[in-house]
Amino acid sequence: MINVNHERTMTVARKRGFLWSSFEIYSGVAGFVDYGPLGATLKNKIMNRWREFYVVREGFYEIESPTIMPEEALKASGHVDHFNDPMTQCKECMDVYRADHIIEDATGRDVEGLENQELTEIISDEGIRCPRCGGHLTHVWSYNLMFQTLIGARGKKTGYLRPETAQGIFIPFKRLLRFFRNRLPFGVVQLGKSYRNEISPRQGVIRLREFTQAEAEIFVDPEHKTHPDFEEVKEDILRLYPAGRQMEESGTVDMTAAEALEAGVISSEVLTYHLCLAKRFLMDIGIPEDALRFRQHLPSEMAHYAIDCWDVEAFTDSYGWIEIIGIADRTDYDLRSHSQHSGEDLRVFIEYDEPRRIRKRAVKPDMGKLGPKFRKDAARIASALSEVDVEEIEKALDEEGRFILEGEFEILPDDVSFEDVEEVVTGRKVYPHVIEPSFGIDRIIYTLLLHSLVDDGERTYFRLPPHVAPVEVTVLPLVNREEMVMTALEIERNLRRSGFIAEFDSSGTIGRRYARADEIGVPFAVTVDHETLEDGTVTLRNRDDCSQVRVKIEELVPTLEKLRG
RNA sequence: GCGGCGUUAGUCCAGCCUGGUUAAGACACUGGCCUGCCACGCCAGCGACCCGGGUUCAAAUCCCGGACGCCGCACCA
Repeated sequence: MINVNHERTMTVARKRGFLWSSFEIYSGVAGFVDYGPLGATLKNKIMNRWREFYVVREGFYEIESPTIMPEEALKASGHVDHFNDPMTQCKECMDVYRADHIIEDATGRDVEGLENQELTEIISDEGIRCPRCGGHLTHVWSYNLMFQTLIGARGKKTGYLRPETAQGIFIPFKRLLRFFRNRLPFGVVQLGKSYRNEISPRQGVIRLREFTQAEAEIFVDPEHKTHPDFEEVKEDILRLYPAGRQMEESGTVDMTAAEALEAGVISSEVLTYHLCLAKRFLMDIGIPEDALRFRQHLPSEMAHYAIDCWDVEAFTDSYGWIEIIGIADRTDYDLRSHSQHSGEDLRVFIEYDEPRRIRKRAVKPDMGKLGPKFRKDAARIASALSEVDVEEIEKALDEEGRFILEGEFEILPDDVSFEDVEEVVTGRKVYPHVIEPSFGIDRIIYTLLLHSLVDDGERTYFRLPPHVAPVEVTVLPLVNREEMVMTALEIERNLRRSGFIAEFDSSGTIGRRYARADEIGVPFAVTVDHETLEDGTVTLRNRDDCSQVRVKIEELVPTLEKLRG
């Protein structure tokens, strides 16, 4: 369908300084890449463009947290459990299995939390064999997708390189909430490196062990999953591949954002809005619309925390459709979990439009009685009583003459009294839900390069939009004559002073120099020719159609600024 | 992780089977020349045998191990 060429793209990218595999002189390590001079520039421009969309346009704020995280934090997020699986492999057919699953299937035993050694022993004691071919199984090893390290000089504390940037936002949630003056919705973003120790990363820049993410965590009221600017995007066309259509293999469907929301294909307005925004971003940096589709996660593949999740997928010739962005409704999973593990209340107080009066019956402990009776436990008992259902206490005292708290403390009718109180409730405390657009920057750059490469037999060049092209303008003397060279050098210098990434090139024929600049996607070429020396005009050449216009040297900067956008 | 195939200048590659020359070529790049507007004018130059071990008088070449790459299987909450 779409004409792209992975081999050609990567060859040019490597040759011209965009991207290559790391540590080459030490024979390389799979899953790591270097961004060369042009690649790093391109990446920075794309990340800055992303900030334009999410920080400037949406009003989110960017934070920066450590890439090394303590074990507790990742236990709370579920990563320690989910990224650390006991594995075993059949020695005959080479199938790999989760050791705990295979034991549970064979014996019905719950082996959660057992050590690898113990699991290995169970496999041999119970004579468990490969479910497919009956072959012997290897010893159990841990398959840990997170890079582990030790924190501190004595190395007592286990740490991990973060597997996603998102957790760095959830953890300081209370401070962030305060920064946003306790009001929902608000969004926080983080751009940076994350790490996953993939077993066999074989797809180059598609599956890296160290990769760059740009993530936004948008905290919303679970009862108001809307977006104030939805009107603006409601006519955007989305190429959707919902779970239902995947299961019946019926292909994608194009719908407007409003239609998709109306039909319930996408679960909420705010999620729909962010699908649109992601698409707008990708098109802004130069990825063609027809290279993209939105694929909904199947219920079976949805992460444990999400209720709806859409991947933005890009078409590639050698890897098929690849995920470049995940946009998920993570619900309140993360904040709830961090609350439980840390003991911090990470809920948000949401005021009602009108205060509500609630009549209810309350238990009132008589501390004059409870104090002498329970001594140092008294205070705790008093507060524990208020947690218990009032009716339950009243009923027990009525019918049995006593109430046993926590199976231990005997409360008698005289110890407490009951009263009807009217409470004014001005709001409720809730865990916000989290909408998370998560961008894989490396894959986006790969997709952009792949789809930008034009190789028409005549010329080879990256058709990058002017505002993301790493080199923005090249300045060339038509011939190597002193006056032309001097003029060209001066123009290059002035362009740099005016904020353009400009290059000067006098080596080889003019055609070769155009080709050289085209290949790395330089959108504009300024040529100093004979006429320049007479009337102070230069030619300004457009990369995509090779057309040229004459421009006065003084007008170069404003002209290029307009063209760059 | 398993199996198959592979790895030679910046890039694409010849040579390996059958061990022995100064490791060939093209493109790119650099310098010089050339009054030339779209890579294809001339001259010169730079630049490589993935790493480690073994066999041998001698290893790019044969053997073993490793790394990396491609393909298949597995894995990828």
